[in-house]
Amino acid sequence: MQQELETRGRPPIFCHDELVRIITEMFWSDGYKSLSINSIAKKLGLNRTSLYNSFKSKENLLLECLDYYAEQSPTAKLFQHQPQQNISGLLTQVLYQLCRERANDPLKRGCLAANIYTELASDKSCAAKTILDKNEARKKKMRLIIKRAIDQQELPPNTDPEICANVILSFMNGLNAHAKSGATEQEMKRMCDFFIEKIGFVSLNS
Amino acid sequence: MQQELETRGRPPIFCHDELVRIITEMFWSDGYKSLSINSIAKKLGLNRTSLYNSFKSKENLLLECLDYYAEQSPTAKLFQHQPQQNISGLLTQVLYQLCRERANDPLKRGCLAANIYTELASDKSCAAKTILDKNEARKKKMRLIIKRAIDQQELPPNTDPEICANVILSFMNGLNAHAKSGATEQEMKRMCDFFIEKIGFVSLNS
DNA sequence: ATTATTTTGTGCAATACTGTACAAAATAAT
DNA sequence: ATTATTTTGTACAGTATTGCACAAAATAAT
Repeated sequence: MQQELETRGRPPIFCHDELVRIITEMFWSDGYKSLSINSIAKKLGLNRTSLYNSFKSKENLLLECLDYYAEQSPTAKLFQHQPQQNISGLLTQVLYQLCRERANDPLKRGCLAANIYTELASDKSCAAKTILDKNEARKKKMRLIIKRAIDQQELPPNTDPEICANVILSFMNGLNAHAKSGATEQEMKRMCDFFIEKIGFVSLNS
Repeated sequence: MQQELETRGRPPIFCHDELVRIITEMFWSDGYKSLSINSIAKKLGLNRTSLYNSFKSKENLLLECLDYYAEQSPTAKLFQHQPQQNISGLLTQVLYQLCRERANDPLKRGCLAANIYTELASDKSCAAKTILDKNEARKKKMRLIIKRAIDQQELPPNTDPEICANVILSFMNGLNAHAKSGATEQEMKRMCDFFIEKIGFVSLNS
């Protein structure tokens, strides 16, 4: 009685996760409805059936891509940060990272999640709900960060954490939109500088 | 030899401009690709051919809708304002109007132009270009307004008008996105209050 | 070698879309 | 009444889409 080392059956010609990464880029470029399973298969030199076999359906494929996107997205990475650093520094890092990634995207695609939500919100699709959930989680995280900033006296004690968090997130969404119309990294960074300064963070170690 | 009073031929069963208004709402709800000429005709009790006859093509129909939207949009109406009023008051008006319209839309559709641009930017469609142009004009207008605010000493003299204008427009775009996830009018207005206060307008007649 | 299992490839079904061709209907001008 | 003109309605062409059924191919376990 021997231990199974490899999966039985004909081995797939591709790596599932690698495929998710590549197709995420495609959805990012083309949107959901415009990108057919057929064209994905053609571009990757695969058979359409292989995709249906590996991913249950087109919507399921999108969901996997959205999960991957959320994991590796700039804000996600930086929100995990739990530094001793002051909050204004953290926020600057997040925003600068966003500027870099968005402005240096030659296709000016903006935010995948925002794009897909715009496209699918009216369908009440599963993907739209997923994005809303992730967005809510992001709001919650941002509120916590703002609260910490108030505690650390980087923001005035009378600041409403929820409103402040929403304003910052709205500005970030606006930055995404701005990038789509072709703004440069420098221009976007200057907008961030302006915003952070005006929002009135008091830097601790200055 | 008699003067023509009415157009010859079988009279159309609908009014072209009225149709534009109604179909604008449909594109706003459903997006471009999801809304077929067929379904428009069905909903309006028309024949598909009538639509092709009155509007050259589906894309042409969209362009007419975008023009109509731009004319009646909240920001367009208020940007035409040329009041003696101070700029912070004008800006508050614009933003509040945006909050009202966006939050009270039961379908939470956000901004039609932004939605369509998201959907069609990668196609390099005519509609996407049109939206970019209108957007550029809006930026220009906002820069002028900010310059006036600086002249009127409502903003510090060292303010960069372009950056400041971009930040405000980005925030507005962010508000649109925020509204799509279901924010209330009150919540959005409080965000605007926060933003306007922080941006540091000095009110003249206070 | 044989069997169980998994992926691949071909072909099909059902549906939907845009745009056009052409006849039928409805109206103004003659 | 007849004619010119415009809209309407029907039918069709051409294309694209998702998803499924089923046989062929490829591999691990026996």
